[in-house]
Amino acid sequence: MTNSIASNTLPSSKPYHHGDLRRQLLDAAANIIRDEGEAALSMRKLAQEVGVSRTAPYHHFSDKQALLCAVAEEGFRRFRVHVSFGPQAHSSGETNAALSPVLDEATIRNFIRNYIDFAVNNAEYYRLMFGGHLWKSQQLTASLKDEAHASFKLYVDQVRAWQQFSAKEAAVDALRYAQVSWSTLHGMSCLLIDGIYLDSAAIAAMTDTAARMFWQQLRGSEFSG
Amino acid sequence: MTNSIASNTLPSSKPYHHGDLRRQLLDAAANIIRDEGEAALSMRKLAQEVGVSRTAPYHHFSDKQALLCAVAEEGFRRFRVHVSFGPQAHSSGETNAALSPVLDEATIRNFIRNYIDFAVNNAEYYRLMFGGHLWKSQQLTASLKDEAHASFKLYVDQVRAWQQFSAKEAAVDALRYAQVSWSTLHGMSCLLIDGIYLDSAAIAAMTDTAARMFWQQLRGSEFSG
DNA sequence: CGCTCTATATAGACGCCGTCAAGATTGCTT
DNA sequence: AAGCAATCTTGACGGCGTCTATATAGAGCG
Repeated sequence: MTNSIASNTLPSSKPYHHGDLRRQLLDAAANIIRDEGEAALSMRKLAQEVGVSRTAPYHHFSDKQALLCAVAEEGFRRFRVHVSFGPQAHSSGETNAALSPVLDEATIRNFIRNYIDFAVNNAEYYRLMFGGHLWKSQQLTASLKDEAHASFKLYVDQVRAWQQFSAKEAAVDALRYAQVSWSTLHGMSCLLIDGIYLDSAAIAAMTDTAARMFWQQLRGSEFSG
Repeated sequence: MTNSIASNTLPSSKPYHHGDLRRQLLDAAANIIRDEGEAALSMRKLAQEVGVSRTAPYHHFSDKQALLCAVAEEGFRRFRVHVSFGPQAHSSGETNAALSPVLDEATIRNFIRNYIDFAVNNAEYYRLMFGGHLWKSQQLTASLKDEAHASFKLYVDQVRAWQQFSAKEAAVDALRYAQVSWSTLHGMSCLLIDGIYLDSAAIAAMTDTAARMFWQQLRGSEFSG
């Protein structure tokens, strides 16, 4: 996980033109959001953090909304790397065999764990990316919409790959399966992050249950009786 | 708790003491939230709506947060009625047989539809109840916490009842099942409300897929291969 | 070099916001 | 009738997003 980003250029007594402001605004905003949450981020504080006047950021972002969109956009990219969407392999904590000719429940379980892991360990980030704040008002950046939908499209592809590697014929439409299973992942993340019903101590048990659910549905056990 | 109160008493030129303010504040707040969303609700506007000075509401709610908690609390009660938790029967759109000795997939499907229906048709309300805003800051009212947890507990009971009515032995721990399936419902609601990945045109197909998923998992088809 | 043009940064102001403090008004209790 | 607590009011403070007008710096060109 490559966070931080050098930002080691300090050009003596600050010049009138900052030169690197957009980048630093994004980084500072991401830090504030990660540490204190989206609600704690104000344009004025952000500007002060970077060392410019209150209105300077408005030359790089038309809006506070636009800035948040840009931050969320980067979040989606990091998210994709962390969860490693798509049919390619990814080795994190345990052994992972996403490319192996046979698909087993452990692969699904691993994927789920990666998703939940990202959400819980980047709670405020996740909240920003998927929270209603950005999406409700129809003013989100086109690039953010693209970035977000790209993630989902990759997941649908992954589901298709799973279905191909599964022994049986696909019993469920890949899109429907992707929608419902993503809902499970997203809902679990939200409830965990907000601490509503789910306790982080039960993460392992819940992800295992979810994995079994996903797995059974993927194999389409229609003759279960 | 004496709710209702018609609020049809208009005693000529408004008296100094409002008499019914707390109730009217809650109603007005609920209306604003339902129509324009939580973000559009300000204490000042709310006070103006009801016809009192800006600070009058603070004599009935210590905080804006406290007021929102109270609104959300009522939301949970309405939610429970709409979804009709627990083992008792509920007849809405279709035929419902939650009390019938046999449990079929249609019962589950109906329940899911009720849940999603509430969320979509009371989007801003749902967002308030389950959104991170209230839950993140640890300052939520104890009564709200109770109310919310009561809903989940009822659902766990319902799951247990389902398992009892199911032909097989319970294959999954009821709590785990409740957690994961609620996650699915909640995630689907969020994604639908915020319009992130899910389209309301596909609600029926998605709920059906989810119902199948729930059903199969509930019956614990372990010998699916 | 000087000149203009444009991108960038700044201070000031406006109208919102949540909420604290002090004072006014009312109804209940004795 | 007196006192008291509940209720409502105006005033004020600091913070917010962001619009406007102004200042400065660098880039391209003669």
